[in-house]
Amino acid sequence: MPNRSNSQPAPLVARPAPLVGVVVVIFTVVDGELKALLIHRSAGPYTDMWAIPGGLLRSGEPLVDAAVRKLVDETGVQDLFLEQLYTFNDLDDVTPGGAIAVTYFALVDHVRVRLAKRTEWQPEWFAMRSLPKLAFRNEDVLNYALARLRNKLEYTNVAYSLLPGLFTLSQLQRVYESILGRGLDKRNFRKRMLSREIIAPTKDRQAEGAGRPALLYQFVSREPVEM
Amino acid sequence: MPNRSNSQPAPLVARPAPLVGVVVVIFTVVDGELKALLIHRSAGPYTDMWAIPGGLLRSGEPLVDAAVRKLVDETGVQDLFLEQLYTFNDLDDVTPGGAIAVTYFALVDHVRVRLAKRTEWQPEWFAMRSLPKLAFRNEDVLNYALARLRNKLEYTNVAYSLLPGLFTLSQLQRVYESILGRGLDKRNFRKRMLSREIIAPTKDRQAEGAGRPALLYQFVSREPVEM
DNA sequence: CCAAAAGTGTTTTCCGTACACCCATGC
DNA sequence: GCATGGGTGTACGGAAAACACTTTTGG
Repeated sequence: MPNRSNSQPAPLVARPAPLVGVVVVIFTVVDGELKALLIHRSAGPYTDMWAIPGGLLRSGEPLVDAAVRKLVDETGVQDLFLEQLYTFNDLDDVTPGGAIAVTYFALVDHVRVRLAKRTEWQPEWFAMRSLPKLAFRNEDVLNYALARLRNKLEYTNVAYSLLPGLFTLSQLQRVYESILGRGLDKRNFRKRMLSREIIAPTKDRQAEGAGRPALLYQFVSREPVEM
Repeated sequence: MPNRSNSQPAPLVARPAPLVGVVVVIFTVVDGELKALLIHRSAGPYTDMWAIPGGLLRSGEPLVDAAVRKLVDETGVQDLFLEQLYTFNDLDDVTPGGAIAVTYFALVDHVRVRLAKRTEWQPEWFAMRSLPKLAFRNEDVLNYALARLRNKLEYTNVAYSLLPGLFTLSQLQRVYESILGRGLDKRNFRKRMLSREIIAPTKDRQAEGAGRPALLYQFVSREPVEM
């Protein structure tokens, strides 16, 4: 067994290099439902099942660029939250030589999204609580992304990328509840959000339909911040 | 701009595929010092600096196998804690076409380690508090690994892989202190460890040198477990 | 005046932290 | 008997959780 594994200057051996895919789990919240964007497989293995959008890394392209490109391709949205998740080796359908897939997850405000209807793979939003048949081990990836998202909700301001610039506390709470999958106490929720100082009240109010008009809030920062 | 990014059956385009490297940060604790294993660069860019051990992914080889292989190559140890960290695209020295590096981190009990002295790149343990000049962005990787390790210490039993099967609470505490970089209160530490039920007392005692002999403990599980 | 959603405080519980002294052994 | 390391309990403070009623608007 040749011991050729090192990080010394790497000889460019003529050996089929593994392909690298980049896959992006795109989440949004619509009407109190957490949804993920999936594309329809019209061919190959797992025909007629659904899969997380992704593609091959271009030569020389930084990983995050490929992920952003994918996100923009599918949703037309950019500048929103995007973070690397995990790297798998059995996620893509490029079998020869093995392929590895670097997964990312993104959060988008659905009102800003224009799904690329024109494309051949018919992207569609699916509620996380009722997913269709998924190709490969994509279900694991979605669940992993969900777990990570739930975690980040607790100690970061990532929710900013699921909401418009101004929003009510109830809207924010609904976002949290849809992601966490459980109800939250209104008073405790407000206390926590305000004491963490990730949001601040504005002077505007919003009346939507019945009921007392709600104060509008904004995120203190619209960049990812811890705490 | 050709829209060729998808996860449909991937056409095997003739395009230089990026190389994939696997890099493993190997930590141990010796005499109350957290140390990382580094190798010496005898050539290439960053000559005479030090780097995290790593190598190219072999064709068709699962990522984790490559990481385990690297770990065994360097330390002779296996079956210990190993976890994926992050995937970078600017860590290796394979520039043409860009290379990506999947990083892992491992924890080993130094008494079980036999460093591969024979090899050309002279692996050596370096205390995290006094690192040598490092190649590439390896310092970032080490710090990232350290942050992750500190985190995992709090809510998992990973420390099991830094200690022998039986150990005293003081030994365990020294391990925690070296990783966290600060002293801990003895009583609070014991309370926490026992209430989390990750360790259990045995009936044996150990007398080493002076002082009252200490009760020996063992980890309830020697697999990675949360909480 | 009624339905609908917004807004608001107090109490309890749990966990992390701070802190000082006695115990068993070897020499 | 003394030096060395092992072992133990209590009190405080802050954060999360439980919990119900009043306010403002539209119809």
